Amino acid sequence: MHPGHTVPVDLNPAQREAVLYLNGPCLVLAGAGSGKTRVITQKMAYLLRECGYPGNRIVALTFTNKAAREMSERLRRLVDARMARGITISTFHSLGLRLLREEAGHAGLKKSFSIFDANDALALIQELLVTTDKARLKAVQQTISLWKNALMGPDAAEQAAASPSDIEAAKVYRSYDATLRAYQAVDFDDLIRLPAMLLEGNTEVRQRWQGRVLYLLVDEYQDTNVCQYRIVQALTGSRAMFTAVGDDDQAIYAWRGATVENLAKLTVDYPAIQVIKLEQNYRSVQSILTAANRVIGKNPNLFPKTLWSDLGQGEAIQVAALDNEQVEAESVAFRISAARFERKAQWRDFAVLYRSNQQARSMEQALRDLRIPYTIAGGQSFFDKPEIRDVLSYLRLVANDDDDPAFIRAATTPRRGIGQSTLQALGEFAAGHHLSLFAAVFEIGATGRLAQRQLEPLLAFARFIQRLQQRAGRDVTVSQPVQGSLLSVDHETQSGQAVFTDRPVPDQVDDSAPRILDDLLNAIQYERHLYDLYDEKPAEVRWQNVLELISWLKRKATEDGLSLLDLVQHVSLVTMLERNEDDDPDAVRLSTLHASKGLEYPHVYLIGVEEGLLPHMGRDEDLDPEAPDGALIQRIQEERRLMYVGITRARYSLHVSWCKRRRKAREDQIRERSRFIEEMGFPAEGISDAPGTPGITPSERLGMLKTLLKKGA
DNA sequence: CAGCTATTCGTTTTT
DNA sequence: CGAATAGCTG
Repeated sequence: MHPGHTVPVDLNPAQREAVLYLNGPCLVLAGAGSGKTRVITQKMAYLLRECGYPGNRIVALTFTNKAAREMSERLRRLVDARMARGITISTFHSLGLRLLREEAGHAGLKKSFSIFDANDALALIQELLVTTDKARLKAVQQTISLWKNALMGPDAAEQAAASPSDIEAAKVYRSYDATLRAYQAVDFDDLIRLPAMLLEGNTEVRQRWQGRVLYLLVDEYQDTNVCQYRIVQALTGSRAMFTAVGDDDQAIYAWRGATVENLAKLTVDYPAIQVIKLEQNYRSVQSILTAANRVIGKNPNLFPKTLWSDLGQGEAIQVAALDNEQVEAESVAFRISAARFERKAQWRDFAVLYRSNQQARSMEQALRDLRIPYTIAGGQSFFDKPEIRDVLSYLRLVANDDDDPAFIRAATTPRRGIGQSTLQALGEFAAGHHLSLFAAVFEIGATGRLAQRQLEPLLAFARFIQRLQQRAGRDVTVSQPVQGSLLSVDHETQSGQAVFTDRPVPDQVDDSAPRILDDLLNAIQYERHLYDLYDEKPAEVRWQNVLELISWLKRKATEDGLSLLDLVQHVSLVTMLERNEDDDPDAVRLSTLHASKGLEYPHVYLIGVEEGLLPHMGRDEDLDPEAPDGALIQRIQEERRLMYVGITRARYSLHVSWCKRRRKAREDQIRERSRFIEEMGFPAEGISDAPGTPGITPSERLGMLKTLLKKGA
C-alpha cells in the first residue's frame, strides 16, 4: 500500500514500543481504556506490512467472539484485505476446535465428533449421579470444569480430591469423560484441554502447529487458565514470539478457572520478557477515573499502575438510592430518556450494566413502558434456545450417530410415538451390547424386546436419519478450499474464486446442503410443531430463530462450498457464535458486567450496587466449612474488579444506583448499599445524589410517561 | 404416549 | 413472583 510511512502513527510512546518490540516475548500491562486493542491491531498491521509476515502465520487469540469480531474489523481498516488474508483472529475455543477437528485421530476422536453444550453435559452428569438435586449437579459440573481447566485428568483429580464431595465429583469425572468418549463427543472445556494435551504430548502435532504460528498475540491474558497458558507456550515454543496483553485489575473469570497468576508467571517463565505498561486512559473523564482508581486501590496489585487521563474533570458521578427494583428501573429508564434529550445523544450512547442476568427483567419492563428501544447482550444465548438445540440435534446425529443425547432429543422432538418406555428399553439393550442408541435400533428388532408399535416409529426415525446421512455423504463437493496453510480463515471468507469454479453442477437430485436442510425441516414438520406447542407470537419468534439458523448454515455452506457433512463438522456451536450479530440498531444496551468488558459507552448506568448483589454473596458464605481461609476475601476482590470494570466502561457520565428493598423469593429484603459506593468516594465531593429521582409517585410517573410519548410521537 | 395441572423451589458471571 | 418439574389423566 503505502510503504515507508506505515510505521504506526497515533500511538503514545508506550504503545509504540509495544507495537514495535519484536526481539522476544512481550507483556503489555494495559489499564482500562488504555488502547490495548489498538496496540494489538496496530501490531498485526505492523507485522503484515513492515515485517512481511504472511497473514496465515499470524494468530491473535481473544476470549469472546465479540472481541474477535471487533479486532478483525479494526484490522480491516488498517490494512489491505489481501494482505491480511488468512490471518487468524479467533477465540481460544474456536482455535481449539479447529485443531481438534484436524487432529481428531490423535485425540482418539472421529472427525465428526459432537460438541456438548452445558445442558448436554449437565444431563449426562445427572444420569451418572443418581441425584436429582440440581444444586449438587451444578456443583459437580463446576468442579469437573475447574479440573479440566487446570489440565487435570480423572487420575489427577482423584488424587487432588480432599473433601467427600470432591471425591464423589472425581468419580463422576472419570465416567463422565469415558461416556463422552463413547459418544464421540467433547464438552466446551475439552475444546481447550484436549488441544493443550495434544500439543504437549504429541511432538508431531506440536511441531506442525508451531510451524504455522510465526507470531502470536493474546488478548485479555489475565483471563487465561492453565490450559490456555500451555497452549500459548506450545504454539510459540522456544522462539517465544508473542505478545500478551492483559490487566490484572480486570480479572473477572477466576470462577471458571482463570488464574491471574499467569500474568506474573510469564515474567518467571520468560525472564527476558519485555514488560510495557500502558497507563494513559483515553476513554474516561477524570471524575470516573478517580472513582475507579479509588475502588481498585483497595485490592492488592500484581503490577501497580496509575491511570491518568487528559480528558478533563467531567461531571460528577451520581449515586441514587431507590425504593425497590421496579422504581430503580423506572428511574433509570426515565433518566436515560431525559438525558438523551438534554444531551442530544442517541439511544446507543447509553448502557445499563448489572451483575446478574435477571436484573434485566425489570429494566426491560421499564424501557418498554417508555417505548425506549434496547438490546440485551449476554443473556440467554442463541444456541441455548430449545428450538436451536432441537434442529442442531438432527444435524449432530447425521454427522455422528454415536451421539446418544442428540439421538434422544431428535427422536422425541417433535413427538412421533417414541416415548419414555421405548427409550428406556432401547437404552438398556444398547448398554448391554455396547451399542449406540442409533445402532441399537437396527439390532433390537430381532430380539422381540419391543412391541411392534414401539419398534416401528424407531425404525422409521432411524431410516430417516440414514437417508439424510446418505444424501449428506454423497454430496462430496470438490474443492475443500486449499488447506495448505491451515490456520487460515476464521473471518476471511474462503470463498473467492475457487469455490465457484470448482463446484460441480448439481445433478437432478439436489443433495446440496441447503436443499437437504430444507427437506429436513419439511420432513419433521418443525414449524407446525412450534405452532402446536406455543402461542402464535412466541411460536413465530422461535420459527424465525430457526430460519435464522438455517439461513446462516446455508450461507456458510454456499460461501465455503461445504457439503452438509463438512458443514456440521466445521460449523458447530462454537463457530455459530461467530455469526455476525445483527446490525447495531440505535438502542440502549443492557448487559451484564461480565459481558461488558472491553466495551465502552458515553453514559453508563450501573444498577443494583448493593451488598449481596454487587459484591455478590452466596447464602451462607461463612458457613461453608470447606472454604479455605481467604476464599471470601478473594471473592470480594473479584467482585471489586467487576465493579472496576463497570465503572471504567463509562466515558462521560456514570450513574450508580441501588435498592433499599428487593423482593427475593416471597419476601422483601432490606438491602444495604454496596461497600463499593463508599470506596468510590461517596459521599465525598465530586459525587452527588441523583437529583429529582427518588420517590416518584405513580401519578407523576404516568404524567412523565405521557409527556415522553408525545415527544416520541 | 403426550399433554395438562399441581407443586415446589429458589446464586451469579460465559466459552 | 416465576419457572421448572413431578405427577396425573385422556
